[in-house]
Order: sequence, then structure tokens, then C-alpha cells
Amino acid sequence: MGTLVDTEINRDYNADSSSSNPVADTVVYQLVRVEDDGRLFPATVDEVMKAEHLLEDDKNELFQVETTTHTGKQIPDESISFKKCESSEGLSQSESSTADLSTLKSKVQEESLPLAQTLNDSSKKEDVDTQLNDHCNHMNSSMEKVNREDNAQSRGLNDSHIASLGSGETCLEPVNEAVTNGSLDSETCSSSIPDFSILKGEIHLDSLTIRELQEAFRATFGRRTSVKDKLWLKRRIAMGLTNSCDIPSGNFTIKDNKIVRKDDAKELPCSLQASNLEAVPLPTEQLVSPIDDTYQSSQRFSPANQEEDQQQSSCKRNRETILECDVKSADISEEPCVAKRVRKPTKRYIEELSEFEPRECTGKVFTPSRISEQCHSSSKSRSRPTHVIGLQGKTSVTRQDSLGGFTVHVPYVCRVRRQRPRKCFIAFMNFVDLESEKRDREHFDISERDAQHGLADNSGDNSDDNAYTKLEGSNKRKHHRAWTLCEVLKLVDGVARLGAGKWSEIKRIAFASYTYRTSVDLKDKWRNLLRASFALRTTEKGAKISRKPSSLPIPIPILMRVRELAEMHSKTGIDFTTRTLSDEGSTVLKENDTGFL
DNA sequence: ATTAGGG
DNA sequence: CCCTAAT
Repeated sequence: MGTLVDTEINRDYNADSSSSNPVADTVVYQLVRVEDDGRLFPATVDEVMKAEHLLEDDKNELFQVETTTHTGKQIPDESISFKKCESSEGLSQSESSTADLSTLKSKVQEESLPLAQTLNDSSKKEDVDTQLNDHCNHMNSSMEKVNREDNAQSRGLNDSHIASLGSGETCLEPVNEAVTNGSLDSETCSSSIPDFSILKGEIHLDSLTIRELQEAFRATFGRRTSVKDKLWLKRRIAMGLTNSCDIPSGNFTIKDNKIVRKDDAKELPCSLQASNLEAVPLPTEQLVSPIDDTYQSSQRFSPANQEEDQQQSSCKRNRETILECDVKSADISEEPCVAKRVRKPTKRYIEELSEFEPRECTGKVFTPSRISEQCHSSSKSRSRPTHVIGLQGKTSVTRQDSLGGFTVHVPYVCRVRRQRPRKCFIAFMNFVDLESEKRDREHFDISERDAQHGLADNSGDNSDDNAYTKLEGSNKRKHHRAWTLCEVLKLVDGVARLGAGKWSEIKRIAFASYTYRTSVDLKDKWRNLLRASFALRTTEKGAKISRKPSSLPIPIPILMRVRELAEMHSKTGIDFTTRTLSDEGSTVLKENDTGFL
């Protein structure tokens, strides 16, 4: 294993990209620990996970840069090297970028044909997906665009690279914002209510100071940030304001919730997309091309008013209107009185009760003190693994655990967190680019399928292998993948058009290319979104946002929409004529999953 | 096979 | 995310 080291990972430029500038986001640094003899190790196994995760998930907007402190001695700056990955190919950064781009191009070429056909073929049901994907994709745009941006991107890449290396401060990982800075909070966020007025009219993010950006961020997402990375802030805010993750790399000027690119006289898909996205997340094109029956049924209701809704609300959709709508809807929306499906105690629950109680616990619930008393002895052994010679002479690591009073050996696992096997990292270290290999294979496998709906959103085009941490047949937990803004948007769109509950439909239509998102995932995520959106209102009214921003914030407007949808959904069938929100908010409602109407 | 809910 | 009862 020679000398690999590095830790910069250049992720593919994907088509997706919604980021027409994957640039800044694609460079990732991983932290390594330098041993005495000069060898480098991942700082922690988690680092490996992180890196891999980044490889898989193209939607990480964060620079994953960390500094390590856990070796006792001081580490010279050089030790934490951000060397380029000169691994196998010895590609320089720009070279690999262009290489990636060229693969992208070829991919586009491959796919453009089927895509074109698809678009023309009115009977293809995957059209919807194609267009949904367009939220995040610019694949439709010509190759020239790719070419044109090629240079810009490379430049941007270098710039940001240098910048982050230079200042050090900007290297701070946004995720860790909570820890990064405390001083700013006190002075910046004197008022507990975000100043939404900042977001009115035309916003020149580029001309804002970091502090102003932070304020804007707060107004957008409802929480503070101490991230000082301007680019990150700008992108984040732009995403939030436009309800899109389709943020160009260039100037960040936002007007009426659209990105305005100044450097581009003629606006390209950015603005187009942004306008389609906001307010009415359903791209207009979707209405143009015929779709499958299932979709048509829901489509039928919207075509006419969709456009006007779009126009109406596109200019209105400001923080104010949103707040208004919040207030309005606040009184209306009481608990949706939907009869919940009742559920019997699960089998497991029953078994657990019947199996363990009679043994020693005698069916009594232990008081906490008794529990600690009882488990005291085993709790120690639990904390450290014990090695046991197995039947085949293999050494297996187990820990002792007590079940119903018995001490048993169970496979030792970290209780705190599941971690990926370290061997992954070794493969990683060896430059065995299994990932890309798999990806290629996968890509090939699904290319046919994806070709139908065109632009495989690369964020979804990851191999399934990555979705599951499988270890020799054992059922491992699915690798956690944070939901990206794009995915959330797609989900919201899907719910808007198909209704909450049609998870498999939504999955098929909007998430066809996301092999790792199951319909259950969608359902779960929607549930979380609902919680978030309702929590939002309560926190807005009184208490501050006490929730720690562990996960990336979901733009308030999106949460609003979620709630609107939820309310509409709960009201469907009750009264469709007396909707107070009809003028502005209801734009979203194209759905009638109730079947009537 | 999907959906809903609890964990 | 996982698990599993309900449908």
C-alpha cells in the first residue's frame, strides 16, 4: 500500500447536476492520520464511511474537510495533506475533471438518442420521470453548455481549492457549524426573528458579507448558521430561495425566486428551471407530453390552471406570502382527523414478553435501580469484547449480554454506531477502484432502463451495492443516505401530483433512477417532512429553534408546501370549494388522489 | 406487493 | 431505517 494518501476525491461530474457547477461540491477531502513511520491511515473508520458516502452521494454540498486533533502530538500542517489522488492514473485534478467530463459527455451522447425518442414517443410513461429529473438535470441542455462550462468549472474548482487551502478558515466543514463559532451568534443574531425582508426583491448574494449571508440563510432556513464559507452560504440560500438545487456556479443573484445569471446574457435553463420549479414544482413540460394513464388521471386536473398558477404565484412567492399563508392555514389546520389504522402488538413484542418475562423477571418490570443492580456485572463485560474460540477454531469476537437474566454471548458490535468494515478502506487504499467498476457495470445495467426516462440523475445512478452494507449474506442495515434537497423536492412534487400514500407510484415516477430509495423510504421521509413542517410552525410561534441542526435544513418554503399538501390532503373530500388558500398556495394542489373529481 | 405505523 | 401488521 504504498502511499496513497489522499484524500481528495473527485467525484464524477454528473449529469445531474443540477448543479451546473458540481465543481465546488465535488472536491472532497478526507482526513488521514499520519503514523510515525509516515504511513497514513484514515483518521477513523468513520472517515472511510464518510468518504465512501461522498462517493456515492453526489448531492453533498458540503466540503468535507476536517482537522484532526486526536493524535496527541501536534501535527504539522503538511501532515494533513490534501494531496491529489495521484493514484493509479496519476491524473491531476483538472485532468481528472476533464476526464470525468468526457465520460459524462459520452454518456450524454449515449443517452440523448433514446431520450429524444422518448420525448417524442407519447406513450412512454417514463416521460414523467424524465421531466421530473429535469429539476435537477441539465442534460437537456446542449453539449455546448457542458463545454462552455467546462472551463469555468475547472477554474472554479481551482479557485475554491486554493481558497480553501489558503484560508483554512473556510475549510471548516459546514456541518460542524455548531462547533465552529460561537462568537458570531451573539452579535449577529440579536433578534430572535429572522429578518425576512432581506429576502425581498432582488438579492445579490455576491455582494453580501458573510454575516449578511448568514442572516439570509437564517431567513431562508429558519436557523442560524455560523458557516463562513461564502460559496456554501450562497449556494445554500439560493437553493432555498429557488426551491431548487439547480444553482449555477456563477453569480448568485436572485430575483423573484429565480436565479439570475448576469454573466449570461441569454438565460439558460437555470432561470427557466427555476421558474418552473418554484411555486409550482411541476415543470410545465410535464404537461406537454402525454404520460401514462396513472399519471394522466392526475394530470387532467391541472393543465389549465397550472400555468396561470405558476404565473400568479411565481411573482408572489415571497417570504411574506408564505408567512401569510402560514397564518391563514394555521387556524384551519387542526389535527387531520384521519382514522388511524390500528395495530396489534407485534409478534416480536408478544414473543419478547412471553419469552423473557417468565424466566427470571417474573413478569415484573424492574425498577431502574434493580436493573442496574442486576446488570451490573454484565454491563462491564459488555463494554469490552471478549474473544472466543469458535467451533471451527475461528476466533469470533463476542460480547456478553444478558437476556432475561442469562448471560449470553452475542456478536460484538459497536452499540454506538454501525461502522463499515475496514476492509472497504483497504480496497480503497489499494486503488482498487471497485466503486467505479461497479458503477460502470451498474450504469450499463441500468442504462437501458434509465435511458427511457433519459437523464439518469446521477445521484440516483449509484450502484445498489452502495445502498446496502452487505457482509457475506448477513442482513446488514442499509447504508444511510442523507436526503438531498433534490430528492426532497422530487418527493414533494410526487406527493403533490399523486398524493401522499401513492408511494410506489411516486417511487416509480419520480424516483425511478434512485435505486436506493424505496417506496417505504419515501413514505418515511414524507412523514419526517410533515413533522418538520408542523414543528416549524410551533417553533415559529414561540420557542426558538431548539432543535439542533443535525441534518441539513429544509428550506422553509418547502416545509410550507409540505404542510399545504398535508392539509389539502387531509381535507380532500371535505370541502373543496371553500379553500382560503386557493389564490396563492393551492397552486400546489394538482392532486386528487381521492379519485373523484 | 403495498401501505401504514410503531420502534 | 427497520420491522411487520393490514390491506
